[in-house]
Amino acid sequence: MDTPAPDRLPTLADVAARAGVSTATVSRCLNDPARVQKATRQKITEAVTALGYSPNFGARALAAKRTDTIGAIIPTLDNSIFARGLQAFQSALVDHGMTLLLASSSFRPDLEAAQIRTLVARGADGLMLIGHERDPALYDFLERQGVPVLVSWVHAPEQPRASVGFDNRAAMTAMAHAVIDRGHRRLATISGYTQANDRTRDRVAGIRDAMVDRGLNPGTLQVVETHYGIETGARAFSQVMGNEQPPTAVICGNDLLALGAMRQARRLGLSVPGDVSVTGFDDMELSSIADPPLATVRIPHAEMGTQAAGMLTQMVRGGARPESVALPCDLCLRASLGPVPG
Amino acid sequence: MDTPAPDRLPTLADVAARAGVSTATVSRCLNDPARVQKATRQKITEAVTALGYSPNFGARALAAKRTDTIGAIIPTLDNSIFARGLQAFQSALVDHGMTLLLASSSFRPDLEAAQIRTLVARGADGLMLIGHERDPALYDFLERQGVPVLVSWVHAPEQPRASVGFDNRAAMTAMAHAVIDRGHRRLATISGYTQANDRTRDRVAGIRDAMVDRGLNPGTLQVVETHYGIETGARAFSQVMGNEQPPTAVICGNDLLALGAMRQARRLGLSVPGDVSVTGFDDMELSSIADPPLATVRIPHAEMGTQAAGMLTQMVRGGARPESVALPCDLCLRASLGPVPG
DNA sequence: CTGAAAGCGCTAACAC
DNA sequence: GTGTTAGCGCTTTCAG
Repeated sequence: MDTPAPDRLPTLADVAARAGVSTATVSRCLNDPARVQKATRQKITEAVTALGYSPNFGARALAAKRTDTIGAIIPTLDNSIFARGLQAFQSALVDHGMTLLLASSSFRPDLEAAQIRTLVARGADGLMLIGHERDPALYDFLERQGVPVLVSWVHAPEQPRASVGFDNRAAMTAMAHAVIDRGHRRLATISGYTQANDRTRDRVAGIRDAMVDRGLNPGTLQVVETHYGIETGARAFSQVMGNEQPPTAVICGNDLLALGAMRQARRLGLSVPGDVSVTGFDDMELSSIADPPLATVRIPHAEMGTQAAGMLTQMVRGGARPESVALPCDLCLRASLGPVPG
Repeated sequence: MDTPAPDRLPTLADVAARAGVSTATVSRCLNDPARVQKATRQKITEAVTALGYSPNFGARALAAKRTDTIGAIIPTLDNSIFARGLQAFQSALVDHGMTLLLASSSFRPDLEAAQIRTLVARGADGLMLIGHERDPALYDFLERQGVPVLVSWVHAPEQPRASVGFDNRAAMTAMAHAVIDRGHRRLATISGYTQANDRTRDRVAGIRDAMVDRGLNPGTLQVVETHYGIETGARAFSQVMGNEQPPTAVICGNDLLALGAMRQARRLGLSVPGDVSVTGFDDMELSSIADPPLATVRIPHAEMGTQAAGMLTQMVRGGARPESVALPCDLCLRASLGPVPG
């Protein structure tokens, strides 16, 4: 019945031969079943199953000039900061028939640049990147290669590229308002590094905005920059609390930093929020069960990932140039933020 | 100076023409620079830069019959359980010149099967999967396609496929020994679903092993299965504590479940470990700063990811069939595990 | 609705 | 060390 299996994978031609049609018809049937007659379709389906046919990716990509693959480069997967949005991004991509190529940059612009080139060389039809700030040569490269880019984690409609994200600055301003309105005047922030990072910079700027709004001198804001992490947050907390005029509230640029700060407060014998208030940014799953529960800003991870997948799919398929999308953040005011002591 | 840019991306032929060499030489130079003379190499490099050449992925894949891409399918990125190992896996892949294609299964075998086929259709040279248990037809498919598989998160040398992971059963036995040796006799476990999941099943079996070792009746182990999560862990905890003979120690199959259990204990007014001990499995970054710090089993995420990347690269490049690798787990005995009350 | 055939851009023999 | 060239397997006009 079967032709004795040759020592190679079945090709379109094998399927065509077995189904008694041309390769063109098989190709159509596989890519858009509606374009072939039902009877033909059945014969082809039978042949595909019988032969265990699976299309050759390289050949398809070469002929079709697309891979149905989207690349994403995120700073790290080591904590849940970017992983959650990525989960939504990936599953939405699957829903759109796309596959995810993933790379990480470890927050290093040079590595990110290399990854961008790698993903393009690996056939990514489009790219999802975090934040706008990078060497313009990279954007030129992507434009020449015809690879559309969507930026996430920021909302910056003034930028020439589409983005889907939230207003880091405004979100942090809202949190800082909440802090100041509880009587705090001496403020510190533990921020992620602000170099080559528009998100962290915007968050610090957002605190200063709030201080100005409330008649405080933004020059008095104590700023410590460090890597995102629990340990680093703990060390930074010790540092700011060791100052001559220690803050009564420490506004952290991220939940990990804030959780580290709270742990360190406990070690130093300081009560949160009795002696010092601490706030975060992100609303990680565990922040609400911290002790005390962490006041933070909820980032719309899932929504951001889902929308990014949809927009990017549209961009690579339809050549669309969608408008930037702004997503709302929620203020989660929990017990780690209290009134100023005394 | 330049030929007026045609309305298409430069190809190998363009580079060859500009450099005054053949396409074969350019190809060699790009893939193995040592195989062309230095002078030739320089001319080619210059042409590549001037033209802004970037290789066409489909053509390369078609001709070379490989993509230098590895696929991975993990249950979810929504929490850090699998994300941390993936980070190590991805960066080690990059070090080996490979790129990561990522999919997720949401713990659903049917979705995982679909993803396996998708990743193969998208050109994955090899696949990293979590756990051994899946439809044998999938393994047949992969074998026919010549796509090697490496299984992670388990150590099961009796299986026909290579794996890199740890002995879930033995690791859990070690933890259960520690629990029993603190006087606990009434034990409960909150486990992930054990259907189609060799890891969760092994962990429960490990507890029973320990009970037998210490002369307890393994039939008395109270078992609740649920999804991994804080909320689900909390609910499961309420459930086991509502039994006639509530346990004095709740051994959780995962840190998220354990953190949820501890939160629920607080809500129920139970002291941990005063009234009931709780243990986890994973050692998430936040488990050590929980209150009380969570006793747990440390999984070698990074080592597992790094080794998996190396082994898979070897498998797809050299056709090697490496030995399974067993990695050690560490017992982290922290304050959430205390002596039996009374 | 289906078939014939021309490439897509690169790699890897093989020859020099 | 370098050039020539024959495919790789699929998609896509263009005819019929």
